[in-house]
Amino acid sequence: MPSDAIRAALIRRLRISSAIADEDIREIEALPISVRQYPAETAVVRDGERATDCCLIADGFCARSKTIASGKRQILSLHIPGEIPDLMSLFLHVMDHDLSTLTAATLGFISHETLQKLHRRRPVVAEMFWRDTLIDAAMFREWIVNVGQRPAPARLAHVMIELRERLRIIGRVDGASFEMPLTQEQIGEALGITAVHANRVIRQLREEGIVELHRGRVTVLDERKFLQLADFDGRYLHQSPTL
Amino acid sequence: MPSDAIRAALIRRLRISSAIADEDIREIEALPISVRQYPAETAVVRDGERATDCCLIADGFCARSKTIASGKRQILSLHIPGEIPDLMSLFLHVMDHDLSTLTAATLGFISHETLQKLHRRRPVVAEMFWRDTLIDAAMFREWIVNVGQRPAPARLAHVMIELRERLRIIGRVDGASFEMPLTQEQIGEALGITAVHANRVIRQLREEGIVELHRGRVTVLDERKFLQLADFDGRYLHQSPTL
DNA sequence: GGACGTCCTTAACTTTTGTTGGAACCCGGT
DNA sequence: ACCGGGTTCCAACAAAAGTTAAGGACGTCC
Repeated sequence: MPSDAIRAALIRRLRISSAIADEDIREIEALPISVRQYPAETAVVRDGERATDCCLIADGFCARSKTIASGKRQILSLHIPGEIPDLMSLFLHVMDHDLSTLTAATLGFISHETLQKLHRRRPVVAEMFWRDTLIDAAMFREWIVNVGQRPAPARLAHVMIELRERLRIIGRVDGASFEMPLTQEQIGEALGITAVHANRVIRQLREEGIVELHRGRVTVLDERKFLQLADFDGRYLHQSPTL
Repeated sequence: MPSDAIRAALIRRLRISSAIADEDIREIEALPISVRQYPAETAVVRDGERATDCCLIADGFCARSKTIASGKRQILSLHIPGEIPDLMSLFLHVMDHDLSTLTAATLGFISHETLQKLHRRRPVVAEMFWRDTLIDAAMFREWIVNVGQRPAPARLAHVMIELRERLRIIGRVDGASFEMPLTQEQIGEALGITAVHANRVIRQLREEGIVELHRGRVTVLDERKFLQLADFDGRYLHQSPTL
């Protein structure tokens, strides 16, 4: 994938949540990015490490997670092309969680130094990236609610719909189906349940004719039931720059 | 409480996580703040509202929460004097959650306009506040882990220790005891369990001689057991500006 | 094309947590 | 001093989720 296409995905996403001037877009397009390939299931940055770059996903899926002393892992967020999952490392240099690939991925790295210089030169760009980290935090808030208050089937539906709404922005939803390349183990880690229970819940949603999950692809069978179960209100994604 | 004391609490807290120049401190001290009193259990800003100010806690405890369609409420974070719990509203104008007082509180309001002007004038101050919102997000990540992966007794212990470590910064820990003015209903909402189960867990920790919770005050009975149970690693609080 | 590993699937059983309902306690107001 | 409302506390039962164990599907590598 050419480096230009990567930038385009980023800019498309930023435009959804912030109004950007053409001049600022040119600045972002001029950002030096070094591209690297990663296999599936590989750590990009680890908890405790000191980051010097931010990572822009050009292609593939990533996830952030934390592992506790007992060895249990919690997935905190899923990430798709055009996103910068570790933007927070710009000012929180020591990572407090892991960032890793779910699928094979193409990642672009932008140095903290470059970004900080750009921010000083163009405060509006800084605000746009700041806003991006705030939306990240808003998604964490909703994730807390999901894990803390919703029954397991609703949790799964909610995570699916959030992912779908984000994939939609980058044109990656194909009718009633979209990618969600997680194993049942990982789905459990995202929802705060065990893999066995994740399996039960997936089966239940299939048997009730709501949604089908097969080989990393979600197919919605009954959109109305699906939305109702998920209790989804996308306001927290803050996708409107005018507000 | 005089307006100066409020600023002092804010600056003390910011100093813990960022290095600040004297000149920037003077700028923060010069910020116009309008102070207001709130009774306990009162909404400061509500989900869906458009915020025009940020709220600095001068005195008292606050909490952020979200309520889902079924009526269940999830507490997302607790806040203590010196903090600005809705700093995120600076760039995410429409609230995606509630901010309310737990106890009677004195709150200082700083307009978004004032803050944005200060940021343009002093990019370093902007970065410091940005960092503050990033730490906020880091605390959400840990909260996800808490609710998602730890058994209920560990969840309670973890929330208690997080609160204690933050109270320590502002000199509000008195030996083995500190304030935690939540009802058992609210503790349940914070931990993602019911009030009845919260009561069970509190009783269990008391019977095991680990920690006592009485009338909004926590008293640690066995520090070693307490720490071990909570599985607490404070790195996510990012309290060292040098890193 | 067989062996291996990973993931998915399911069942049986255990533990944790939710639900319901009620009694005791505490505090503020009259 | 007494009342009333909100907590706190508790027990019995129901439901949800965790644990353990084991077979089956599928893809990959020799």
